[in-house]
Amino acid sequence: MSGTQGQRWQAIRSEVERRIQTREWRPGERIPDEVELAAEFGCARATVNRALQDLADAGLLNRRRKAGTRVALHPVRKAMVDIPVVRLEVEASGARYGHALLSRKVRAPTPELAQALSVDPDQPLLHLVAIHSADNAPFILEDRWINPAAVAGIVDVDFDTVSANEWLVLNAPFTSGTFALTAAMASATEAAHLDCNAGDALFVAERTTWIGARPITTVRMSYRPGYRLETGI
Amino acid sequence: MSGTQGQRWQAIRSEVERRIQTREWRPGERIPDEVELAAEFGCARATVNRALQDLADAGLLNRRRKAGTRVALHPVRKAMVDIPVVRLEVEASGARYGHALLSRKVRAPTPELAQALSVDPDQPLLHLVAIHSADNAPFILEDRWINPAAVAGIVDVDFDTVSANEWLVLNAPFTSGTFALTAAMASATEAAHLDCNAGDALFVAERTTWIGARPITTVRMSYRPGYRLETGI
DNA sequence: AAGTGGTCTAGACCACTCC
DNA sequence: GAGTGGTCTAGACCACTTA
Repeated sequence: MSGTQGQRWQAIRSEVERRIQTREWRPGERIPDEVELAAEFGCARATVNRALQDLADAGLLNRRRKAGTRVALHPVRKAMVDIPVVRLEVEASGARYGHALLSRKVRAPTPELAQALSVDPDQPLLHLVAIHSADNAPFILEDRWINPAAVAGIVDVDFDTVSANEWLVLNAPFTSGTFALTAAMASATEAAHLDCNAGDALFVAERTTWIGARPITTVRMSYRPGYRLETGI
Repeated sequence: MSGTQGQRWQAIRSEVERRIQTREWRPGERIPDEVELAAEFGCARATVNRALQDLADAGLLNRRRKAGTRVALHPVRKAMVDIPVVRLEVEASGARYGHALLSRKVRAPTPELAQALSVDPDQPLLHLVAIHSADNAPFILEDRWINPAAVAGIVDVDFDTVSANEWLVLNAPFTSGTFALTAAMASATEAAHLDCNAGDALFVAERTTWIGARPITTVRMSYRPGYRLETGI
């Protein structure tokens, strides 16, 4: 067996992956079923199952009961993007983290926002604007709306001490959410806070989280120009 | 038990997740070990193990032998970003896919590129520029360098018929790669091909793939203005 | 040294789906 | 109906880490 590493199921995974890479098993082709592979590798079926499930999760195999397991025709590679607390992301890069609350208001949401969050347009939300910095240089401008009805005690929190980002992670666990990445030209406001020019291309991450059917918060994080979100495949 | 769905281990996962969400088990707190939970839920330890491993993968639990399992202090949420073949991404949105090869040259790489790919600066690479379209509107401008030494038969492929994107996925499986997302202002060239203005903010994905220690290809995909990469959390 | 998670086994039953 | 993957069990041993 080739890439023999750690545990048995990983060795099997490596071997199957090798056969796919070398085109011994070609895209679209059906591979032996779990019982056969278990016999070949001299292990229990559950061990083979674990290896194949892992490859299916990675998008390299398609599995269906009765139909068997086939090499994916179009291996949809999946990149895992970690979404850590901003403070930890900055500190992991070796920089000193800082953050400042720029604005804090209780106000009614815009109609679009009310609809996106499925909240009553007349119900005021907490609107925060804050800047995160790395080694005193602007890093992220955070524009956040919070539904106070879904987060007990939120109106009494001192966001000068703790960032909303971090407080919410600890105190308002969510059950589901959406996440979007895009690019946008810096507005005059963003340019001022991020110390760049209006019109510069900013990397933007938008997130909305829910607990059950109740919206918690929606946030737009605008990164300083030049930011790159890197990951392995 | 609350979120009883499908299989037993998923029900256990839901129940544990609920206890975390309701702060019955607080961040940093140690939870009962697998044997205890198996007894409580009346199942085998392996079933509990599967549920807890899933939650650990999701970033909600931290597990260490002997130290036990604890609720994560900073739940690092992970977003899965699918990287499908462009054609499938377009077709999945209901649009008609098109693509055109704009340029194809064999040339020496720039010094930076040669270094990034760890190839000999004097060794010529295949340089392709292509446009992907959705319903005849420009969608992605692809700028790609391919190492012909790593991909047999590449110089004979007719990329007018098949996009390099798709051909490589089928014919040059990779073992590792890097993936980066960023934002950039459209150059004059990009603006011309993407039918936008120079300076517009473009969402850019860069990918470099390797087979073992040999570089295969590096590509920069510039999306039309306004593109959003969406995913669940 | 001992506790806890990680993995493996042999066997079983079930669920889905193709024929 | 029958083949194949999905899950579960009871038990075992191992590997890592803390005490």
